[in-house]
Amino acid sequence: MSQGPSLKRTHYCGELRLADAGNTAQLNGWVRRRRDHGGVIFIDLRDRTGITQIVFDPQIDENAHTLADSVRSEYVLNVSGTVREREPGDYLFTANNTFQSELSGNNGLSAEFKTLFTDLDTKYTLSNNIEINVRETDKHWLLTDVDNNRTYDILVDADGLSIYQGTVNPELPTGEIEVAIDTLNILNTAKTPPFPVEDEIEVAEDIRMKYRFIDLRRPEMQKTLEMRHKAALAARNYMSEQGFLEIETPILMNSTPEGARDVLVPSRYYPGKFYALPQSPQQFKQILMMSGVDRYFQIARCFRDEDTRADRQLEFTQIDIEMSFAEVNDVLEVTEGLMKKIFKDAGGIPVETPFLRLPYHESMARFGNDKPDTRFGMELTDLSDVMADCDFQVFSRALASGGQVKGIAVPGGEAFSRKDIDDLTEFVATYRAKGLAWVKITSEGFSSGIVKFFKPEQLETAQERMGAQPGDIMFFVADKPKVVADALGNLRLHLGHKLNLIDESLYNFLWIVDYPLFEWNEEENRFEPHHHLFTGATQETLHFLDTDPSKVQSQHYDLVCNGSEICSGSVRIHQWEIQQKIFNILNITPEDIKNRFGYFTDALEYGTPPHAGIAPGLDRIVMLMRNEENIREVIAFPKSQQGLCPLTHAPSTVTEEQLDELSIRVDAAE
RNA sequence: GGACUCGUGGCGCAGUUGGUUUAGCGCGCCUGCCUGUCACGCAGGAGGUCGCGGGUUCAAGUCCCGUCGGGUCCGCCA
Repeated sequence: MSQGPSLKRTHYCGELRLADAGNTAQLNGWVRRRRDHGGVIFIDLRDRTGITQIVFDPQIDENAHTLADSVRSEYVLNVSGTVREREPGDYLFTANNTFQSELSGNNGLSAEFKTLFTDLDTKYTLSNNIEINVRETDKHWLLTDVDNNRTYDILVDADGLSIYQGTVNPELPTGEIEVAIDTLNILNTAKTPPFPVEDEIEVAEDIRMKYRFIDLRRPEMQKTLEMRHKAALAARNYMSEQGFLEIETPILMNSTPEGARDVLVPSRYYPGKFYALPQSPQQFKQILMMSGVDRYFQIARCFRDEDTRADRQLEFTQIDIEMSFAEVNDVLEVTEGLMKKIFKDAGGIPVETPFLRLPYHESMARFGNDKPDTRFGMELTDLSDVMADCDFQVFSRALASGGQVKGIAVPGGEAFSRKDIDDLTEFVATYRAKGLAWVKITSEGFSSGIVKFFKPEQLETAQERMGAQPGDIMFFVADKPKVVADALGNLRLHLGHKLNLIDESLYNFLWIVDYPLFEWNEEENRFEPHHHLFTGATQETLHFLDTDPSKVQSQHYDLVCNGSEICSGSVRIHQWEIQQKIFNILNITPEDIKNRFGYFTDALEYGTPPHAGIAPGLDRIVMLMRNEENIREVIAFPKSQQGLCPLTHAPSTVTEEQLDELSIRVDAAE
């Protein structure tokens, strides 16, 4: 057996403190940076927990110092030595010891004393954020200028107070100590990394992804990984405490044509047949309820083969939950507790429960979508009634053909230039709005090219309803309700960000409830489920299934936080007769049912308990807690927008033999 | 399926309406010096067929077409 160095460390790099001074320590880590002063070499040694400054001095160990000369960034080191307090640095000046009382008192430093620093050199001008620590009573103080990241050692001697430049680094939790190294083992060398391993780097994402193993060494990324772990752990503990069992469901399952595209896996035994990866464990979790499990959860990977977005990946993770003998309130209560637990344990973020509940229609009316960001105002205001008889044809025509006129008032928008407004018009055009009407409210009154088309009362009423003030601008969109909602809802968000109206420290949770069960598909002239096929209706609106399906209200609920949908769920249908009615309305034939959901509908007839569930999205929860705009930041190894893995280059071609075994012939276009 | 946008040494960028430059700058890297730095400092140095292919032109990093890759969005995502 080879006699290599012992890799057993005594501490992690983020752990040592002043109290450890005098002890020996052994550390493992990566070289973050080397500062060679000829005689003495400093290295910042980094691991998952933080950074420790290690010192190589020929007077401590000549061999170690010589060896340290060859060390470069990201080399892997094993070192041991003595932990020591960082000593005072260069002498700066001596002050009268009448100032000594200021150092021990609680009243801070006098202007007179502070001036001594500035007089010496303006670079030593102290900020107002000063901390004083007693190192030795009546003898030695450490003065930290927090804002300027500078420290000073103050010692009492015969002449008075001698002020020395401090060598403590106030930016590091380990900054009061360093480890004087007597033994250095270079465990591995490293090529110069393509980008430095530190936070706040400006590197293109594809470079980071290609070298993800280096990217993940960065403290911010380590923090995200840890937070994600803690969130999953908190979820497991909480769900278990609440009596839920974690049960795995198959990854290889049946394809269901409803919903998103499936990710397919060919079967070798059955040529021409495919497994599908789960879009969610929906059917299995309901079957578990039928199986008497009563309460189930799973941290489940889900796959949806649809185009990605900043907050969507091909594969993502849900905390999948289902419970028997449960109604809406039971699920919401459990979920509120879960959110409270995750945000507290993983993010240190206090969350107040219960959450506000907002009916779907109200959310659409006020915010233009069903995932409102309620951290700021600028809500949508309906002006259809006011504008019905105006002379502005864009409005009157839209209204005459069953459309709407709605508006938002933008604080301070009077300052918008022609160009600003053109840009915003272009912005709403993305959402099919044909134009963006505007009226500025100046101190002289309304100002816009279209003012002449309105009776003064009409604009006054608009202003009053929107709560617009002089100095604001009112934007209007007239179109079909969906276009108006999309355009103004997104304009509201866009301006909210652009004008810094959003308090980033807030976490505004709210439930969206009272969804319609069906949505009418104009193009295909048929109903579609708003949520999914197995969503139950409310008792009060159940009878509309027979008369007017558009009026049926579902028992579906979404949890929204800061404009992001983080959970979605519903009370399920547990009675075959009602499920059958839903299938009828959706024009799914008995053969279809038998082929696609036969096993499921069979099970429904063997004593299915009432049940309900929900699925919080883990990725988005971590995004919220980490304040990340991009889902790739919270996934260790994400895929690119085109679905490629930048590290492994999946998906890849396979051999002819593999294809033959699967009876697959590839017909690659072009 | 579509729109927009980016691609220039290892990284981040500049490079005007095509021509005065031998394609610049900062960081990093390499060598030497330096015993208190922590974005160490000082001196010197290396490193680029401008994503790829084709075209226009006397002349292309710059214009045109195509293509590949990254990103944002629309459609899509029950």
